[in-house]
Amino acid sequence: MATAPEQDLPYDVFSRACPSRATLEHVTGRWGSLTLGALYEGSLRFNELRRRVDGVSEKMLSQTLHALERDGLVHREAQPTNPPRVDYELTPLGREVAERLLALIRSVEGRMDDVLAARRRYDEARPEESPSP
Amino acid sequence: MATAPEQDLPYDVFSRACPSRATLEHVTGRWGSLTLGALYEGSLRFNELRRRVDGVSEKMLSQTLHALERDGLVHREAQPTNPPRVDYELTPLGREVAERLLALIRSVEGRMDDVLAARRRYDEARPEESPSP
DNA sequence: CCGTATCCCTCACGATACTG
DNA sequence: CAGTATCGTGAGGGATACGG
Repeated sequence: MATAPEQDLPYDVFSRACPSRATLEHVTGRWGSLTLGALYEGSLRFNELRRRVDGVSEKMLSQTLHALERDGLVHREAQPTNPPRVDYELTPLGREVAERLLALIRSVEGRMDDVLAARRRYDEARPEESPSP
Repeated sequence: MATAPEQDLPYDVFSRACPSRATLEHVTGRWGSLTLGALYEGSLRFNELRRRVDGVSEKMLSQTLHALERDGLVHREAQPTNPPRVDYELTPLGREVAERLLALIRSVEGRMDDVLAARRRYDEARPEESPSP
């Protein structure tokens, strides 16, 4: 089980300099992951998205969407109507990534009982390391 | 394609208060994701891990490992030898999660050319909004 | 309705030093 | 080797106000 000789993939997220690390951070980031997850169900408007992703600020949502659009994961469709209407939806690339992401999210959600149990065990074993001098 | 009526899962990462959101952040966080990814190949010692996850500081690695251990994703095996030897490895739960995570990482790595192309297109379309007064 | 601009503050993080 | 302790910084992110 020594480190397998790593196929020489052109992009390696483990190295600090690789651009894939930045994209991975957009995708897995606090708001990026939830945004992609929300859009997987279908296209949404700005404020719909904002309501769906509980807790996100306008600023962060805007910023997140820009990053995802720039990376080619999200498509922005603005209609020049009045009042303005803008829809966001996943690109095919975005769908592909979001699919993996959703699998991860569901996996975590589905095993939360185990996680919570593990936490309780961990915390009990270390009631506190209170320095008692 | 309206929002499907959401099976009433007990844990919903989209709501701010759900504990699953915290765990998702441990898993997808900058260092959490890389740490889980590295451990997927096999158990590693602290400094091996540190070298594998390019750029992580001692402090952040330590902190990350604690969070993952507490969530029951990583097991810490300390041997009371001298010099001390501590191995970290994924728990079965950790393996399950890391598997999904790795699928995501590989997906991103494998599509980086498309991402980079999208970025170039995006940046060209907006050379810069330099205010030129 | 759909954002961008500004202010401001927290806390995540890195650097450094030290212990078992 | 395997960490903990302490401190300083700046980027991340919330609140608010304003523009198209």
